[in-house]
Amino acid sequence: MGSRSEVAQQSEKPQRAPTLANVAERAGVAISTASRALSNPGRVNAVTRGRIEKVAAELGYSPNWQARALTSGKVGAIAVLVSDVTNPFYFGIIRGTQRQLKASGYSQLLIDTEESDQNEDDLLHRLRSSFDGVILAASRLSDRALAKLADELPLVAVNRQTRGVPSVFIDTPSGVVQALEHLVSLGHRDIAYVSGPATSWSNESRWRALVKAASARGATMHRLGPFSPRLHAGAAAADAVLNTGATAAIAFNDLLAIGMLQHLAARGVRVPEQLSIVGCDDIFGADFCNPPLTTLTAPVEQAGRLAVTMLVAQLDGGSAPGQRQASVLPTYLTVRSSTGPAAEKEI
Amino acid sequence: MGSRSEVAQQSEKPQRAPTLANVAERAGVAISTASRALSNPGRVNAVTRGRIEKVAAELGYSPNWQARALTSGKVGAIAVLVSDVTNPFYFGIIRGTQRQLKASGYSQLLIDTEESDQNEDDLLHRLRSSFDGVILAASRLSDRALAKLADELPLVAVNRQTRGVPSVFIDTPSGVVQALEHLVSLGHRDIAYVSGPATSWSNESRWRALVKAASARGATMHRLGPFSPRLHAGAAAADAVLNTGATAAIAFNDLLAIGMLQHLAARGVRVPEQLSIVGCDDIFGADFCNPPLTTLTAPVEQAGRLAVTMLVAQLDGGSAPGQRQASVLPTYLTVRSSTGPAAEKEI
DNA sequence: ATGAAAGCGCTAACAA
DNA sequence: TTGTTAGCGCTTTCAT
Repeated sequence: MGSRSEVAQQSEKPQRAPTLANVAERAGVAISTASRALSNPGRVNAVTRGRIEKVAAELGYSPNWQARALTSGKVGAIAVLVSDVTNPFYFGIIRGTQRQLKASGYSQLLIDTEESDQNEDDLLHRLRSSFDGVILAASRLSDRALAKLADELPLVAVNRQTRGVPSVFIDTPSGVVQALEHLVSLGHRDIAYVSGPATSWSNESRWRALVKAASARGATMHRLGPFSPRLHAGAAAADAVLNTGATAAIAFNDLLAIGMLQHLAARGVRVPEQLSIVGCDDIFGADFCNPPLTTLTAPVEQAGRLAVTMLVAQLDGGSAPGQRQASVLPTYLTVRSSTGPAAEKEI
Repeated sequence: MGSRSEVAQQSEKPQRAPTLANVAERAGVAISTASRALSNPGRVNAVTRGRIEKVAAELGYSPNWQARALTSGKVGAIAVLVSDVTNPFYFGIIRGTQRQLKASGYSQLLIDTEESDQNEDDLLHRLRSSFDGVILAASRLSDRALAKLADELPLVAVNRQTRGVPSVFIDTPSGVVQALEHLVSLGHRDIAYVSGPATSWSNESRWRALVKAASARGATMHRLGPFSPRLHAGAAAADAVLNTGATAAIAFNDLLAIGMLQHLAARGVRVPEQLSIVGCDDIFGADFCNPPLTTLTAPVEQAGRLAVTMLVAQLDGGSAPGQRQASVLPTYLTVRSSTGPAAEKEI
């Protein structure tokens, strides 16, 4: 055998991943043939194809997505934008999209906009080439900006209804009305609504639905907030509710509701005896908090899956303008133990 | 004015995103100069650069990541593999990595391996060209496969210690010993360990640590399971514990522990009076379940951030073999209300 | 059915 | 400091 250096030089193979060229060479065909065999079977002789596939497997070849994207224009990834990865509400969305995306052969690019519409727009433009389409979960964009965006790229908005923007909407406005009816039937007449972020589109639509429904049912609504939609904001919210003299409260989301529960327990206020609480979303934990929360069960995972389905259809269908659609997912009230008969009014 | 068709044809601009060539042309420089000005400032005349930047801004230019990746070899994305997006434990990891990744200028590719090592390996190879590095959260891979993988691509494993594989390890084995001591000091002598998945590396190391520590402290450990690390498995686990006659149980994770709490409440077993429960991870919800759970607080988000930091260093530093390192993050016991003095033994 | 060749948008030598 | 010129790995006409 030769000296060590000789051997080393001889066996110095390129450590890089095998390319289509490698496969083609080894199979004794042109690159284009290999390409066709692998990504357009049927357009190539069965025998040749078999050989190419065999070689590809041997070499452990797998196509370079970047290169493919450059020519085909499709990258095989979809961006999922959430305004705060920290919020358990998005867990459901992330799960739902993840699962369906995987089933559809796409990758998920998870992006956190940190509650800023500026960020949202920036990131989207900066990463534009990294995804084929976008799912906007609870966008902070203005209607105008959103509509414009939907015109520029394949997009589906979750929990947001804007003209001309394909969307999946979880019908919480109807849901809060159900909650209201539940409370009214328990004798509550003074009910507080604990608002979420001022920029939240859902927040507004829920409030509007509540006000309208309340007057028809002889109940009075008190609007409180806005509050940050987090656990820790529950303390302030609870105090605010107590201050209004309302006997029940409907919170923007479960996070706030659970936070309220914690604070009320600390203050010695009994739920539901002294105050009834209704949450919204039915997030993880709503069933095992203390007391278990009466809340609106939102089909978040389903919404995520549906959004992906719609987006993929849009991508495959070439985004025919007529295909724009809006799906509405129903919500239902899950009654647990945080609501009960109205407390006697103090005189 | 001309006819409509004339106008339409004239204004028929390419609807595609502006490219570097467009910028260069409009700024009156060569493409390479534009490239340098934008991604390698300092190597170009300040005035020229200013002009180029201005034009780029006007055109709303943003580089095509795919094309860039093709030449530079870096795609600007890091894959985060979790074995089950559904598990709240990973929320922390996802959050931590997401935040740090964003800070480091990378995108997060979220991948769910669905508890299958086969999937894990496949996906990694198939998507190899779509990321620069990988963070493996609770890999199901064998030590051998993992070590091999770490040799092929930049990688950091979370909660997994394997020779030669850079990792971030959350020291729950020491943690469960703390939990054990806490229980022993409360008078417990018969303690059950509720196992997680048989394939879980952490599960084994915790059990080993417990057995060793128990004998030194005059306590007896009962091993139960394996159980699926989910809420609903808590019912079976709780019954199993009750069956051993143990006065306390340490669960593989909070999900199991909380599931046990629910089932015990349903069965009328009081916690902690009749049975003490300790969880592991301190996931979202551990503080507001009923009763609030005594658990090992694991710095998951920090682990995620740290993993990213290590991976990015590895990528930037050219993956010098000597740079391999393993970080250990401490865990501490958070005592809440699910543990208390040992119940009197029935005779 | 297969091959040759022209890019996709960008970076990185190499020249000038 | 700036321009010219090769590619990166792949898909896709256009020939053959």
